[in-house]
Amino acid sequence: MNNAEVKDKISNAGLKATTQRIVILKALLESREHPTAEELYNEVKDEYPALSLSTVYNTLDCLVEKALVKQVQTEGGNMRYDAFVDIHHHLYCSESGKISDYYNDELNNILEDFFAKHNIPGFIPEEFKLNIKGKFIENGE
Amino acid sequence: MNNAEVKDKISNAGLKATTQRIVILKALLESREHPTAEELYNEVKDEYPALSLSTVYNTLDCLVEKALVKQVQTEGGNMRYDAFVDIHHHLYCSESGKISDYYNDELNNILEDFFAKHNIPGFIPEEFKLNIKGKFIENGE
DNA sequence: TTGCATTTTATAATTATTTTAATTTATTTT
DNA sequence: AAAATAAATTAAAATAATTATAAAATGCAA
Ligand SMILES: [Mn+2]
Ligand SMILES: [Mn+2]
Ligand SMILES: [Zn+2]
Ligand SMILES: [Zn+2]
Repeated sequence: MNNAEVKDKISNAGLKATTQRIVILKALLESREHPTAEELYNEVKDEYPALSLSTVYNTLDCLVEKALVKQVQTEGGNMRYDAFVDIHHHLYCSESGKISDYYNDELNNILEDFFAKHNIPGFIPEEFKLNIKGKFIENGE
Repeated sequence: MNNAEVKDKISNAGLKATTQRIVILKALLESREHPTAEELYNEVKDEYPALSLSTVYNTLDCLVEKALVKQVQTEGGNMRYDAFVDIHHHLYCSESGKISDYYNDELNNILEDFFAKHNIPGFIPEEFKLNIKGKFIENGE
């Protein structure tokens, strides 16, 4: 995705398309690593050395509010971010802590069907996220 | 669950059964609110005023390590704990932030079956946790 | 019951994040 | 276009959650 497309995404959400916002969202779109604010800051600093870490936090808050970005739940103490807001699930590696994407429409349908049939008293479900904990297989294990 | 039973749980895990550990684990077992360390500290302080917040953190770390307690992922910045370690899922209320339990064996079987059939290249899944985001229905809404 | 490793405690330190207030940048008004 | 206004960014300070430290207390095996 090029700068102009990222700029449009930001504008269409009703946000001022500042250089900082463009460059931060672009970096997040180019990562599939679910980075922290600080990791993104380090990514972007090379290209844009005047950037402040506060701006990364502020920008991510804005982008989350406008649903251009999602927060990713972690077991560690720091927030991670994901620019891929379409429905998908996550693999959590218990050894490395790595968080990877898991896309599967069949699974999404199964979950939708299940909760269409089994309603939860007193609760209206809106979104299902499956956290799959396990281990990445070492090369040659 | 009485003190003696909680004490046994701790001893059987190979931990010294100190008063603090007993009273903290007991409080967590009596809560279905997935409390933070500080919330637990406030719970327990009445009954045991000499308790230190560090001890709550230390104890929870121990209990997690011995798998008597699980950490609960949250979107906010603080860790929550759950003394119910049997397989279950969580309802996250987008309005109140409340986290409730969701038990359903049929769902567990569906998930087990699905991943028995659909293996994930390079990854060995061990545990499935479904996060169900939505809203609790107000009384008379 | 003693000895000793373990645990607890109060305090200090650290880390992640948020707030503040001045400055810069962008947008609107004249 | 220039001035006025509003919004965003910045560096620094503040806060909140958690972890580390080191002395004192406790639990438990011998
Ligand atoms: Mn990178
Ligand atoms: Mn934190
Ligand atoms: Zn993702
Ligand atoms: Zn639970």
